Amino acid sequence: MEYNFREIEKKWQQYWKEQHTYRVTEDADKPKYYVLDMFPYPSGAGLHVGHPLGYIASDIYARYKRLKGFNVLHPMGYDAYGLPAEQYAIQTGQHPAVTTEKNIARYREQLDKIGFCFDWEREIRTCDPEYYKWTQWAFIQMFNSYYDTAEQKALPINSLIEKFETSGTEGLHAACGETLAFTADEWCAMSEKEQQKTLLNYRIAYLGDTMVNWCPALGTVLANDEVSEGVSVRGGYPVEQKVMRQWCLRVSAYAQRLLDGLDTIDWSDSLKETQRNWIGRSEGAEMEFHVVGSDVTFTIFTTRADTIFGVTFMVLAPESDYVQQVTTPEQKNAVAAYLEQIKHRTERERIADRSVSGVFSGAYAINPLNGKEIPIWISDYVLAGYGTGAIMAVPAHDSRDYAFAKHFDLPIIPLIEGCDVSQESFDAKEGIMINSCGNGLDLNGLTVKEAIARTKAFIEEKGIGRIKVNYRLRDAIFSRQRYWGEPFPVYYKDDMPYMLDESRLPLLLPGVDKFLPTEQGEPPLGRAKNWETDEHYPLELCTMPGFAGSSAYYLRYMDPHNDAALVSEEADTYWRSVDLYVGGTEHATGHLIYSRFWNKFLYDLGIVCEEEPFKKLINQGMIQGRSNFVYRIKDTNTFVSYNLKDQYDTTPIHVDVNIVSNDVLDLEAFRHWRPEFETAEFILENDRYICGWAVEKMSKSMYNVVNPDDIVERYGADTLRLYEMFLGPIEQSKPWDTNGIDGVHRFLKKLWNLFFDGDSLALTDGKPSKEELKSLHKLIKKVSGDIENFSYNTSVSAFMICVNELTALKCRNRQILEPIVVLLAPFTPHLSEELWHALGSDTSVCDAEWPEYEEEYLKEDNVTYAVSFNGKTRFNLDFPVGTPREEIEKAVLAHPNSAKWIEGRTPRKVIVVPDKLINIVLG
RNA sequence: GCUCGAAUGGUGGAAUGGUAGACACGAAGGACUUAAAAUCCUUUGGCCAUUGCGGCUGUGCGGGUUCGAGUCCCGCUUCGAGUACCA
Repeated sequence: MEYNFREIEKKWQQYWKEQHTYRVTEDADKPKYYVLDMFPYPSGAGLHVGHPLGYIASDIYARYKRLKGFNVLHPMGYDAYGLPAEQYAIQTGQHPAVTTEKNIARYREQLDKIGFCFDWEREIRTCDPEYYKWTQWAFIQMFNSYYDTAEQKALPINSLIEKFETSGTEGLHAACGETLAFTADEWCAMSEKEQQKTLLNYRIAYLGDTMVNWCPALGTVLANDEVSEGVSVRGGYPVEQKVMRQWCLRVSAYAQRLLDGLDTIDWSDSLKETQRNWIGRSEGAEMEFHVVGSDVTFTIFTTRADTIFGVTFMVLAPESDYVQQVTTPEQKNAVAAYLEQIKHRTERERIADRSVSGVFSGAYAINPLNGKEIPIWISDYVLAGYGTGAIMAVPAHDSRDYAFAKHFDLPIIPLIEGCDVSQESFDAKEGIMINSCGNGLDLNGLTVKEAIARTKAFIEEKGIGRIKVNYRLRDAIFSRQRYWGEPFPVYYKDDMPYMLDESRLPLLLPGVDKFLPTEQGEPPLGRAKNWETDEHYPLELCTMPGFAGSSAYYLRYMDPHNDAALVSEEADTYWRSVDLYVGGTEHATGHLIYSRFWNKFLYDLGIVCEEEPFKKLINQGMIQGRSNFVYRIKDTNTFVSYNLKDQYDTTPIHVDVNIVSNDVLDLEAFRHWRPEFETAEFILENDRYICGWAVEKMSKSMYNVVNPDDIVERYGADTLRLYEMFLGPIEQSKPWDTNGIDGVHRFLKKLWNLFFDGDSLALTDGKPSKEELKSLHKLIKKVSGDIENFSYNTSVSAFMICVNELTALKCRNRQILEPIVVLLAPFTPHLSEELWHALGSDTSVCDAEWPEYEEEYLKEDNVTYAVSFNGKTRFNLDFPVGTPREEIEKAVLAHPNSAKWIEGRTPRKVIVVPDKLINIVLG
């Protein structure tokens, strides 16, 4: 009987479905394990072979844990809100819900073919009202909370209101937008509107006027992680900076906890590092500078307090509020002209053009330490969003200040002994201070480190500044001027936002006639009819961003059908958090920050019992495309084979990888591929046309997309699963190359042949031989260890070795082959299920028990030692197990082979590595 | 620029400081076959010797530690990822 994978896979997929094999329920008698994949956005293009890589890896682990006796939660769902469906809707008028539904069906069909052990009864979709009800609910909780910086946690906004009523802002510890000061009486005297406005300054979900990334082409704002190098990550459209009133989440309040939490979780160092950089903690000081001849004082942030005596000018960000306050009448026109010039630049232009620009404000500030008057400039190299939007410039020790000083011919004062600042600044934080004495502070002779500490202490003592920790992490902008997203549970009264009552959730996404902004430039929801509360208060027109629905989805899988809570306490305390999370690195600074923030917030509220949502995280590498090329001789329809192409003037042309095998082009298929190649002529080498190749992104335009369905059709899901794992370490990015798949498929056929002879099972029930037992137990040991380390590629090799050994031994023994079926079950579930039932079981192989290896079968009679001289191996020598060290030494030195290498020299030392090698050190 | 990671045959990749190149692909040769496919066997880092056993060399480059380094340390080179006027 042939290994008929098509029939086998169909049969068992059906069986699993009927038997609900993968249904999972809370079971207090079993230890739990939660394996999660980052859920996909169902794009119209469907899955390519790169997508399932992570799913296969997690599926193997989930199945392995189940065989080890764990109650495994392994769910799947869809991140269903997103731009592509909306843009498609704009073009075609088709409702995004319809396209999304269609794409999900296609994804499901593709996923089902690969044989995953997902519990589909727990499926969630972010666009499902039953699901987004809880996204809206979480938003309401954030609106109704503030962050207490003393207790380091979120607390109800009502307790803040009580505080304001009794003592105003006196002794307040709350994360806020701007530092406000008012008394209890002043608070009580405020109108409702004023009070609400004030509270927005403290709420965790707040409406604020902030500098946003505005993408005109998409007609929406974008979060920082959705912008890269000045263009939108989706679509690559230019982005500009603009102040807008937007919903924001006070993620920045959690910066320190997000940083500290990294030390408690098992993620890769590089990913943790990426998050640390994104959070960007920097310790420094804030200092006050008075403006000459006015009562304006402004604050700057610096990490180099020690360089205070080298300050020769100040710089303000063009968007800074201070600009209007300090600009003198004489400079007013020049400043206005500069601001105008800056305003029209997009982010991308700013990044591309790093030339020095700026304008003098006309005003001067006083250096608090030496009393010197220094000019205040305005330049876009200072960012409004970081620190205070104002800096003290120390051209001698900061390259940006240096470039500015050189350009505008400002003085440069070196502060470190022996540094040369004639050509460039000296940025390193090392050396001995000079030129740094005045107003009671003397830094001369100190190291930079000492000087920083001394200055910080001094300014704090004198009240001219304070120690301050700054974070690069910004609050998340949470509004999107789009249709296809969660509606905010928000209405407006007297221009102030209020939350809908929780009993009114979910607030359903309304229908609209078109998915475009209104003529007045309002978001698409402005087109919705009766988009208002029963009391006729208008509802919010923006929708939530993509990351809203994906921030807490792992919690919902624990209890997906709960109508009364996001997750019940029972389900949460049973499943706790995700034990293993598998997904791509592209979410390092987006989803994985937001999720951690969201979870910490819910933790503060007592909704969840774990502060970190994802204990262990594996980043699967990206599968890149491997493109093939043919080389057309210019102005002809003749194609020349790869190794001969240099003799001609050729143009490389992408060719569909599906008509190329091992880089050899199928000429007939090529002629039929596209009409213009019908008459193609070829210049061959060794009667073959060899294609060139390159690693590129997998995409339609490069003709390098490989569809998993095609692989499943041709080789079967089990071969696909095994091959994807065999390709290399799971965390490594690598090009998809179908070339090696035959080897894996051959292995499965060989395995099959161990069980069957002709049409019938051909197993023996006798006692296995020593060699057979050794082969099996070697395999159990290797595979168990490899799965725990996620070294699936070497596991696959171990299976191949074992099957080769058993084939050579003509092994037909049931006691040997049965455990192998179980060992393979995580990798090749269909084949294992088939064999498991063929062996006579009537339950699923998923309920089998993972075999344990026994050391006694791995023991040998003899140990082979490699004998080396001065570290260089020369020959092998066998000794019975347990031969004493002295005897080994003696025997080696006396061995005839040794004489040749010793050549009369005296052995100085003999090193014996147990069971491995003997090294003889010669004088 | 900064941070992190990587570099091993024709290719993908193995190697707790201990015989580098497991396993697989590809390639070459052979068996079976009218032929092809499938299957099986042999060889396969390089150089030299192959009527000898074998020898030399070899993990991006240069040093170091060690009896012994692909692996650890120092200094480079190249490539990749992230981030970027972050004061």
